[in-house]
Amino acid sequence: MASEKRIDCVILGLLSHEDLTGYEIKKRMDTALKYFWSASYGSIYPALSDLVSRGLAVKREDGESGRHRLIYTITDAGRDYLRNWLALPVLKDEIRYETLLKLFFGKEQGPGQAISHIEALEKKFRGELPYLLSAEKILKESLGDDTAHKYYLLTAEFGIKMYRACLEWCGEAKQLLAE
Amino acid sequence: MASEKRIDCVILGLLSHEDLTGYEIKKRMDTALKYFWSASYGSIYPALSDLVSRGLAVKREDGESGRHRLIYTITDAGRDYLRNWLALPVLKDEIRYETLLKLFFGKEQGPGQAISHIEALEKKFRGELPYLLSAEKILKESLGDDTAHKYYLLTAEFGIKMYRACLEWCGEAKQLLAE
DNA sequence: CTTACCATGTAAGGCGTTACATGATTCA
DNA sequence: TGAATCATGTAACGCCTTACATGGTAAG
Repeated sequence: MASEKRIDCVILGLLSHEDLTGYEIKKRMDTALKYFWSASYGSIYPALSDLVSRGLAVKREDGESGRHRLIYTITDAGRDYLRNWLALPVLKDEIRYETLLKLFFGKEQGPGQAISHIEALEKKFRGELPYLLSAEKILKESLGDDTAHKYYLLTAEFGIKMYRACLEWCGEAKQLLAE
Repeated sequence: MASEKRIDCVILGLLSHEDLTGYEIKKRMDTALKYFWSASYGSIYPALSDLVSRGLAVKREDGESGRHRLIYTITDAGRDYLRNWLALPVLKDEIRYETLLKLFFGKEQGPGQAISHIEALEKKFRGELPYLLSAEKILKESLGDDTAHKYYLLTAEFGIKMYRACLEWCGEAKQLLAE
């Protein structure tokens, strides 16, 4: 069994919940999924065409809005494909933290530079945490509305835990470097 | 200024501390850097040849051991290149957690499957944490020996914080799913 | 009326992995 | 003597990003 392309699975996963355009799929990635996944238009649009040609999704034009929109819907075959992938064990969880890399080699440039890299990370996380907290609040309040919300909440809480741990580490790391 | 290839920078970073063979570089990646970076032989060996051809490293054959070993040393130009990269702001910290992706779409398959993905993650992290803790202990004891140890310790502590936060989340997530 | 956002797509190329290919040495 | 580990490398290919190219619509 060929290992399923993840971009296909992400898109099918999003479509399994609601019909979407390519543009909307990208927006979901940049908001709900951004804490653990990302993708660009250059991979989304070709993947969508491919899914249609393989019968895993269908495309229709939006008749209602004034805009030119191509709305994609998952098919039964697509749902089967998604379920099959979900059942497979996870192949890899990847982390590539350039910040940590620069820190690891920090001796070459000294503590000042290391601290400024840490502060950039800290700033980014501090800025993003409020969004996650508000998502958490909304999801908790609407847990009963949709079975899916429980799963969304889980991932939001993962992000919150990670961000908080990271912010804590930033503080301690700066202190160690200042010594 | 062309954005420096990260594989080149990682290798130069490792060589900035000590001379190494390609094989040893891979080992460093799989132990000290594994918590935030990875690379395969298929990228390491070609990158090493490239660094030599650009004058950023030099290669010599090992005369002492019985084995066929090619030992690489960073040049002054290589050190300049590395320092320049270290001074640049971080371009991207990436996370691609397939586990979280499968969890996000968990509604499609129900809580049993979600829990088994979480347990796989939990098992992996629980197995790796002791190594990090022992690295932390060793680095703390030898902080005075080498300026670099402080920076290594920082990254080890990052890993510990992240793993602990993640393990905590695993427990809570399983509980929420069991409800 | 202009800025921001909505909306779709392609081409080129970078980056990296997997699988393959080979062989020596160490240790139990 | 067989398994594990040391050790170097290539070829094919997959996946994805960046940059480009184009144009419509909503809102102030």
